Amino acid sequence: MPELPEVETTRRGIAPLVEGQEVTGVVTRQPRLRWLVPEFLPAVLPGQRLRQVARRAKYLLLRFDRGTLVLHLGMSGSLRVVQAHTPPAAHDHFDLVLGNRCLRLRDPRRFGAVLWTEEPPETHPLLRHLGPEPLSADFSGEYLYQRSRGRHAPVKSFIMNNQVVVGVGNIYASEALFAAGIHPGRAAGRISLARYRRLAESIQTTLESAIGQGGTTLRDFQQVDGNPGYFVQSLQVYGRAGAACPRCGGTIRQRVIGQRSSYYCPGCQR
DNA sequence: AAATTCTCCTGAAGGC
DNA sequence: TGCCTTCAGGAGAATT
Repeated sequence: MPELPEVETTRRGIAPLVEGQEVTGVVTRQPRLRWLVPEFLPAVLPGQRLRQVARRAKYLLLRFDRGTLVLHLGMSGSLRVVQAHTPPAAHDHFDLVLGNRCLRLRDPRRFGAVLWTEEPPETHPLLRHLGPEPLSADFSGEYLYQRSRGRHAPVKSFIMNNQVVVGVGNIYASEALFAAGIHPGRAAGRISLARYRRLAESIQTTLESAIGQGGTTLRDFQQVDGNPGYFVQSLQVYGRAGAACPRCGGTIRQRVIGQRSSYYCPGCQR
């Protein structure tokens, strides 16, 4: 399931293959994704050159001469670059054809999105209220500490809130909290500055490490080259309920926090 | 304002 | 073997 490392892995995979190319066609086979894929794309995109593939949170921003195509992979989406005219497989919902190449979106569960904006994308309603990028200088322990004062929500829900910080999904929230030694159910407003400094550091190193390994493949994520992500081998607690904690040897627990499965070691997370 | 619940969808896993 | 049920999950929208 694509979280920030998977989206960044995808961005790095497709960018060199599609940047600078001119759109020659657009094909929508299934317009019913998270929102309807705009029907006017075949009228506006052909003839425009793809200038840059950027990322904000888990959104991919394909910048063209006269606007931006905003893509989201939902939780089962993947992008591949294939040769033009390659026959589509099941769940291949959308193609952006660039000469003899084709950027193809596959998304079995259809929680993804394809949108078009001619405004600066950071002003788009979907992006306007997003918190800082976790790998940017705007994100720090001080920031988390300040934003969390007075909050009673579990810290895991707090760091998964996109208005607080973007790109920390369910897997990496569990992993970062384990690395920082913080119990996922602890109230966000009752964690010290020192511990938030450690957590911010853990979030960054966890995400960077996952990006370096091509993301995490649990079910259907594939890198652009078709390979799985290898960070799954580095997971310390996620999906390991009942197994031994790699740090203290205690038993890893699973508990639902904020409607999400959470994994933690009750021995070393307080 | 903050927190919770509902919703979209399909594949995987478990039960019988 | 196969059918049926349950569940996961990103994140906006609706609700409390």
